[in-house]
Amino acid sequence: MNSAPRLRIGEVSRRTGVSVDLLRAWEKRYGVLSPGRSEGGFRLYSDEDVDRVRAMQVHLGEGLAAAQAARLALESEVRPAPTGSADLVSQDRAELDQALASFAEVQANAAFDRLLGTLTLDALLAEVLLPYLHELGEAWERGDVTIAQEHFASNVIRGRLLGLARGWGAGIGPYALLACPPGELHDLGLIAFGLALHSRGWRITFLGQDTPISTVAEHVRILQPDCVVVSAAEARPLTDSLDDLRRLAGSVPVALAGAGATQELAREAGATLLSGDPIAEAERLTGEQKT
Amino acid sequence: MNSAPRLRIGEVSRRTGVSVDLLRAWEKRYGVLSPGRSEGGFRLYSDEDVDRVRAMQVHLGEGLAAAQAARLALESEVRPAPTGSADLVSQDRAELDQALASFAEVQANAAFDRLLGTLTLDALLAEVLLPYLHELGEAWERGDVTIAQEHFASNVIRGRLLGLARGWGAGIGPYALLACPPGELHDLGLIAFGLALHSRGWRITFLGQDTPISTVAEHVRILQPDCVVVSAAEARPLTDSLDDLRRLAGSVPVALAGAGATQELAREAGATLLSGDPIAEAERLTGEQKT
Amino acid sequence: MNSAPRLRIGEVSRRTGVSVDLLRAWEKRYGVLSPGRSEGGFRLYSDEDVDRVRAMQVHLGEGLAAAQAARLALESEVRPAPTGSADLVSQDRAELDQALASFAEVQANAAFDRLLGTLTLDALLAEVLLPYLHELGEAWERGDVTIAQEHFASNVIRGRLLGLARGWGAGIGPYALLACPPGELHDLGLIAFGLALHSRGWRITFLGQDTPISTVAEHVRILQPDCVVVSAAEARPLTDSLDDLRRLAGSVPVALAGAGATQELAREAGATLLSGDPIAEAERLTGEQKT
DNA sequence: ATAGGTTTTGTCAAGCTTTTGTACAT
DNA sequence: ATGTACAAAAGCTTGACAAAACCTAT
Repeated sequence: MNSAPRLRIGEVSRRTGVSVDLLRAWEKRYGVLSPGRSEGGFRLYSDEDVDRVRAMQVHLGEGLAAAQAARLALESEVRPAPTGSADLVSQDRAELDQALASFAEVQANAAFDRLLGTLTLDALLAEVLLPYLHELGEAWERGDVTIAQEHFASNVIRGRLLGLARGWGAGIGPYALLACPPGELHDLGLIAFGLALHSRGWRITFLGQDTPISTVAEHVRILQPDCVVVSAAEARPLTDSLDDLRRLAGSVPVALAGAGATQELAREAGATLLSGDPIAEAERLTGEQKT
Repeated sequence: MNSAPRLRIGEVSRRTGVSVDLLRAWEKRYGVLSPGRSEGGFRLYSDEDVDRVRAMQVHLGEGLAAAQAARLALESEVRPAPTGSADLVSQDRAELDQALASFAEVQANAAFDRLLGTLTLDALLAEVLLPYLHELGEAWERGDVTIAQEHFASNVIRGRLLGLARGWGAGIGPYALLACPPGELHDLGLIAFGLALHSRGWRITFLGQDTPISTVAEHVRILQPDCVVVSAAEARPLTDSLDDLRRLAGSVPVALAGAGATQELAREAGATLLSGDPIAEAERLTGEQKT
Repeated sequence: MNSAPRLRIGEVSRRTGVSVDLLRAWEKRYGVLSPGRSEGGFRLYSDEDVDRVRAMQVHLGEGLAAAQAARLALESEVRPAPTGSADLVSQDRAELDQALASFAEVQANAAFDRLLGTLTLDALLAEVLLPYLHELGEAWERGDVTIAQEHFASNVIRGRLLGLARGWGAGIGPYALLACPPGELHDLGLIAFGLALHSRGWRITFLGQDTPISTVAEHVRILQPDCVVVSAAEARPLTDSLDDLRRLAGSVPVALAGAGATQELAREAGATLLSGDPIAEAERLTGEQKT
């Protein structure tokens, strides 16, 4: 799997943004890099070296000192498969698909079990469940999936996600209140988002589907969340609750999420927009909260 | 059960509103408090001490003199566990109530765990959860409970029930298909019913909330259930689906359940009525199936 | 399970908002933190240290003085934050291991609960408990584990399994009688097998350790089971009961299970052999029964 | 309630070392 | 490319200090 060494130091520097001098210093001090040599003695780096430099940068970004970042970059190389062996995962994923489509609860749960034993929570959400849900929605629109199939799949997944969620109200990090507005029944994405937040230290209170925003406001004063996240798969439920959202945003930071949330809606409501990928947004929110 | 002494006098004063000086005076004069000491000699109070101070305040509020109030506060401690072991279950049940009403997910789950450890599944459903859900509905109608509280409680319970339900599709007993009609969001009772059935050997497929009856019919031919159970908390969703139900009842035995199902509706739809208690009905259905 | 020490004091300060000086003071005065050191003597903190600082902050927020907050932070030893580096299951599994080895019943039960919420019963048995028991046996033979540890772990697990087993005698499926022969004390595997059967619709009666086969025969006459399973971890108890087993096999299908059961023994006793994995065998038996 | 003394705890300072990115001479 | 140098940033230890919180006794 090793790519041949072929990049000269200048190119590595250009690709990573790390100065030439610094690359040499890292090599000497921490042994992060072990480039080959050209006939004339020039360093020749492989793609793995570039990856390792990138890993260093990630860890430095997390606030680690160079020595520690280097050790992590080197160690992580030993077990470089955090995503799991792609093949087995996609096999399990396919089986999950198949089982859910044919009302085979036992097989679906077995596939889920295997995935749990292979993947981290983030990977499970980002690489399996969220894509699956997304595709399920599309298949439903195309009419490739009946409502019964969609409902069955949702309930199996809801059960598993809520199982993982047990205890997400505990912790010492910031505190988020999660709800779907009235008329909105798609709560799975929001649960996934809650899980991603919790694994980053947040405490979660989940109100779920079809929750009037006014009732959220009632409790905000006492519960004192650091953030309220409102999610909807379509714009309609959000626009219907716009006034309430605006009022709520006056007393607590509000974030809008889900396919129904747009930049414009967020602006009108005085809220933040959580676009796209729940995992990335969970990461971002956590970063903001730290400061 | 004694909590370690850890509160300094200032904090006790802050928590009870009794001045620092007065706390020391009560200790000296009546011995209401017997704090430990830090190395340097600071008083360290336990939570029980705080309770005793609060008791003093109550008695003072009743008009008693300090000396008498103190005696009462001390005595009441002698029998601090009036509930004793009298009824651990109802104690846990009360704690579940209380935790769910105050968004305390962790405590709620802990109480649930204790109940699970004490009761059989049938008993848990029949004696704790179903009464709780019933009462929750009434409290909601009376306005004693906000929508947010109701949603929070529902989602915690839904998570636990779906957790218990995991694997209910497996087995060799009769096979039931469970769904709520369009417009119906109360699925908890139906899940409980599914659990009661499964513990009697049934295989369950659960379609959940808001399921068009026509989509159920689509799958009946292939899945071949021995019975389809349709549940609603009010009559409306059932009457709205009456035609579909009648059609469905032509190809498979259908049972109507939930507070919305009446004898008359069942007759019109050509279905059986599952009145009252899910546990009893699960038992009855199972008996019928056996013969 | 400890994450490697890698954060320098400044980063810890940034992450928690506690000043550098104060962190050092807390370490010196209360021993809340015990960072490693870099070669040059810099403190290097682990994620657990950060958690402990956060716990201090929580307790300080509750109004405790620093010394007391520190003691609590040390005692309660917050559950290690989900690291995100390992997959979900092995994280909880490691915690279970660790807790059982150190007589920490509360943590062990918490880990068990989390696993129950995460996995299917089948997966819990097949991927966590049975491997654990197997390894425990080996560690015991190697002398890596004391008898006390082994007993403690067994009893905690037995308690939980029997908790899950509650009500496994009810239902309408086939009926199995489970027992260990005289001299055999390892009943955990058999309980696990019973659970796997029950989740597939079987009714179970469990006679447990050290049951004379003649007693089993008596029960067979009354209870009329579809199958009797006899399990032993070594061959001896089975050979000792060979005659009785043969007689029993005359009146009811008998299956031998556990590490002590061999093909030959089964043949001599006129019984079936259940080799290997309880889950797979439960599945097989169920399949046979269906037909 | 006041007075006079003690403990606790967060912060600061001085003087010295380690770490690390960059620079420069060979 | 190598090796050495350097300076800013970040740490370390010891010791001290002052405000806040407590103590006892009157």
